[in-house]
Amino acid sequence: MKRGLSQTCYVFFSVISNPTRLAILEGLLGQPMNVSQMIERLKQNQSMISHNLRPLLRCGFIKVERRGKERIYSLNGDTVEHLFKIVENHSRKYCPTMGVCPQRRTK
Amino acid sequence: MKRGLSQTCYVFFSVISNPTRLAILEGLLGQPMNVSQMIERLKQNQSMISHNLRPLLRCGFIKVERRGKERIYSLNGDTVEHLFKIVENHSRKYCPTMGVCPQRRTK
DNA sequence: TAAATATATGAGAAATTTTTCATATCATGA
DNA sequence: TCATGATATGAAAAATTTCTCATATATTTA
Repeated sequence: MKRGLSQTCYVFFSVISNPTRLAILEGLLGQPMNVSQMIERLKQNQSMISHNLRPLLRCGFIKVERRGKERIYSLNGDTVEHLFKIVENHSRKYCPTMGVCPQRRTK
Repeated sequence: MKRGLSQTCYVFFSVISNPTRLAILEGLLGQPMNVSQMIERLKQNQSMISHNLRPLLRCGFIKVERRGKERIYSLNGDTVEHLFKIVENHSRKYCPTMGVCPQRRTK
């Protein structure tokens, strides 16, 4: 089931609809980091982090730069900031209980 | 693994990272619709549509109004418009091949 | 060049999500 | 109130995604 804009959005959103990847992005919002720092910060094993960096990279959410044996990851542009802002607004306005929203929502 | 903002974002994004739900939202961008119209438009069975409407409703992406036996669904606010705009910008700028992005992305 | 450190990768197991199928509910009109 | 049309729901099967474990690669330093 592939359809124009929806299709692009699907690739885009499926990359960021994952707790580990979101936590990585949230971390990078503060400052660039290497993998070891992410491991420490997220308390996840190295493989986990590494596997999750890949889709973020592939879809241009982040970029990477080599420094010695380390790799420094950082956010690519301000897509992530914008996104997070939208989520905040939306959840404040329409879903204040943050994911534990009421069943129905009628006008 | 639950963490603050990431957690909210996770609920939010997992609701919209699905082709059927995105197509529903894309459709509603044009005009409100009842379920039968969605079935026709998306060429999906009724159960499929109905199951997918629920999370959209629960997280406030859409709202519903009853009219006789029908239910008219429409977008709630302009979260969806904003989101789609961000995706368009991002993919144009960082991922022009739309999901078939190059493996790596180094500065 | 061998060892050590940092990170990536592949494959299978585990977990989650989606889809289908059968059935339930609810409003309307005969 | 019965039949019909519109939509919702629950449970199990099917598909997809995530996670883990073992191993590979690349860079630096001794």
